[in-house]
Amino acid sequence: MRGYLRDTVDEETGVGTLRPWEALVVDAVGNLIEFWNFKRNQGRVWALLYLRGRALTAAQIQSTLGLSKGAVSMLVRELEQWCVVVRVRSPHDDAWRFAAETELMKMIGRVISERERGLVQSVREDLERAERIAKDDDDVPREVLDRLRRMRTLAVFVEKALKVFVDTARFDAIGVLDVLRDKTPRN
Amino acid sequence: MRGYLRDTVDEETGVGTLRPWEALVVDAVGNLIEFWNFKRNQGRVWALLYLRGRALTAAQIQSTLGLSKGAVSMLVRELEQWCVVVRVRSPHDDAWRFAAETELMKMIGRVISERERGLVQSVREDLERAERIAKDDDDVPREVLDRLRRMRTLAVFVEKALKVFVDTARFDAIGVLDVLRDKTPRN
DNA sequence: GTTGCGGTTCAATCTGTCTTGAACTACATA
DNA sequence: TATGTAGTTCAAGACAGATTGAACCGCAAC
Repeated sequence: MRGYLRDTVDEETGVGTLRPWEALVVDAVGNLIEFWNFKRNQGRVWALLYLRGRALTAAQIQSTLGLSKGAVSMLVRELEQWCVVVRVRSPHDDAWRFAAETELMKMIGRVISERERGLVQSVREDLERAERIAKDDDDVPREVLDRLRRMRTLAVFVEKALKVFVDTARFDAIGVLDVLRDKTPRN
Repeated sequence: MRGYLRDTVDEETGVGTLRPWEALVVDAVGNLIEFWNFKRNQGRVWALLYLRGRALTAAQIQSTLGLSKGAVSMLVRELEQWCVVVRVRSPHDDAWRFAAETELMKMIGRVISERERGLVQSVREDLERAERIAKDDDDVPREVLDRLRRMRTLAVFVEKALKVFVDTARFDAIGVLDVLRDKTPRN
């Protein structure tokens, strides 16, 4: 909720500024991403970079979003690890610049495949282990085993669904998703 | 992480107990649900009730999972609000008992439709608003408007996808999901 | 070497959330 | 009315995680 009201002059290489509509986007993404268990400010940084469409320096990000030096350093590093932001440095530039990954679907696909799937998978494994132990236990009623099986089935189901999604996103198989790619501003 | 090591005698109406394999399930669900932005203990309570397959009293839940009186009261109330647990009281019983909703898909469908969709929807709305404002602004470059449009398209897309999922879950349209319903322990 | 700048690190701090436990309500029963 | 049990509430405390800010490193220019 920091840089919400900022909307001052934008002199290149100077103090960053955020227009109201930009703030709207940046915070919308921040909220969404926060629910998805990332840091709100990670979402805000990515959204800013994506909106601007060019690489910004850490200092620009810092002043535009009203973050601290340390915070920006951490946030961009984390975003880099998710391959959601890349760090670039042109020859005669004396500062790193950060740019947003623009292929939305691939980006989401990657995150899901690396994070969500791991989680679902480990839950599925725990359920399977529990099921095995319970089966060896004589006094576990049939219906309980049934419920265990149902939970496991669900986990497997979700795991498969995520895989389908990830693959779809990766190959951009469906034409519909095309609108989401850069370089194809049809309409 | 409380009742992890407990595994003592289970004398009806007495102090609750949790077998190792039960703890495994309860915690797996707890972890999953925590990532889904619910409280870990909400997941644990639901999992316990689902596993046991019968209605338990607050006191039983409390001692089995090692929670406080107040916590159980809050947790079950919240779970009730999500229609994930129901509160029942038989004629001559002097305590409420809590039972888990057993239709996994419908349960998840309901949660998604009430929570996730609302979130995605409000993000979509913010993006639309930003887009409108930006369009009225002369010096917003074409590509920026394009990126805004792409984000909005994605939000719309996700919103639709969730709707499909929710409807599918609600009507149990696909036969595959049948395995997940109660009363149909095929295989 | 030293000054300046970009960037990182990390202990301390802050923040927001969950949990606790004691006080309280409601409603039995004696 | 007094006593007991089930359940709720909520202020206080505990906790986890995010954020800060100052010290620090590396490097280039002087």
